Amino acid sequence: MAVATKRADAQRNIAAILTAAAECLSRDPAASTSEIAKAAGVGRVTLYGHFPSRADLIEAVFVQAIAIGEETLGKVDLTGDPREALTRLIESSWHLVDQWRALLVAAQDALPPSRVRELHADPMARVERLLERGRAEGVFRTDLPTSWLVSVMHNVMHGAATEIQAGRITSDEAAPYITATLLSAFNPPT
Amino acid sequence: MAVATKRADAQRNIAAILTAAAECLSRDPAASTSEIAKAAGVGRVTLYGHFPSRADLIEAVFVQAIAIGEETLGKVDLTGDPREALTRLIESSWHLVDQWRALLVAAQDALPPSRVRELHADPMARVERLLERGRAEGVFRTDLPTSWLVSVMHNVMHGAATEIQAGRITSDEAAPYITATLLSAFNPPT
DNA sequence: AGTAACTCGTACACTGGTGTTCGACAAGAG
DNA sequence: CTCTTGTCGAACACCAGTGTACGAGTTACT
Repeated sequence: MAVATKRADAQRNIAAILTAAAECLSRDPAASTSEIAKAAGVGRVTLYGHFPSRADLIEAVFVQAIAIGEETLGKVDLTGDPREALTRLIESSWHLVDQWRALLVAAQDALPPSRVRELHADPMARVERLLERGRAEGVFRTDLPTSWLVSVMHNVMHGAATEIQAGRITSDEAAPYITATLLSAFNPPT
Repeated sequence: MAVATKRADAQRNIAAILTAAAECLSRDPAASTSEIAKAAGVGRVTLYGHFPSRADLIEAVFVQAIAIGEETLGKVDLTGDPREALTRLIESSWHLVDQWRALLVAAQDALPPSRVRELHADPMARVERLLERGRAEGVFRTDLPTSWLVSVMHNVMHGAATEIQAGRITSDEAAPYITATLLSAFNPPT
């Protein structure tokens, strides 16, 4: 190894903390370090031994979550009819958004906005590319900026997560609802 | 007066606290009572004299904000073509959402969700009625539940507020963007 | 087996908020 | 004018979280 060959048990603990933090923060964005340490089966001091501060921990979790997401999203076939590609992308994205929603909140009030945006860049770009292609092919509307369309997609998904949490729709209904709404919203105006 | 004839200066102070709280909480949903009291030109103790707890204060501010909103919204003409009526409603709602956005956040983590929902009922109902009428007239889609459409409208507006805050769009652009997006999204599927 | 790396619990200092108490003082109502 | 109502600042108790220090004990590398 070129750098930082931590001891085996240390690596195990770091992993445990990371997954425990992901779980806790997904439940409650304001989860304390004590809570997380306990969930990881680890002393709070140990946690601070690996992550200098709460913010550092959250950042690490966030980075990991994005990486996991990118991996599944990378497998989605974005070729062919842009409308169908978007449907596939929503299918996959949707679960991720639902799952990591609270974590995003945690990141937003522990990290500087610029950093959050930075880490979001990759998944953002993927959506943008698809939308651009659809616009070029005349399938998606061009009377609104692409960045706005991305934001609409983002917000509709988050809204769906809220609706689920409030018990007004079920998890199964979400994806078709989102797809139907967005495909319609992205249609070129008549 | 039937009840509670407070002294004149007390009433003045209550009003000052209420408006100061509205201002502070709109800037920062986590504004402290000290901050609000100072902004109102009043001692912190005086504040607690009128509002037993932070939550009570926030509720009062929230109620007032809703009342003010309802007043302007009540003036909007919702008759005629549902699409045009929706456009008018968005024009008016939009500024309110943008203005009270942070306050809603404050209410959400100081009040029980049920209470928040309860206070939102009136403005919610107005939108619902319009959408229902549009559906009945075949202008808006009926393949998705009305409550979902309401939530989409809600979230697109909030998203627009975020975009403004991030400097990606201007306040002037927001209304037309929202309108264009929602009218398209609410179209019956072809 | 020896050593360095790691972990643990407890305890501590610090911060920043909430809500209360007290006693002196000011202002409005009758 | 008087008396009730309200206001003020400072102080206090309290809570919950963050981050640090210490010392003893344990675990993995070599």
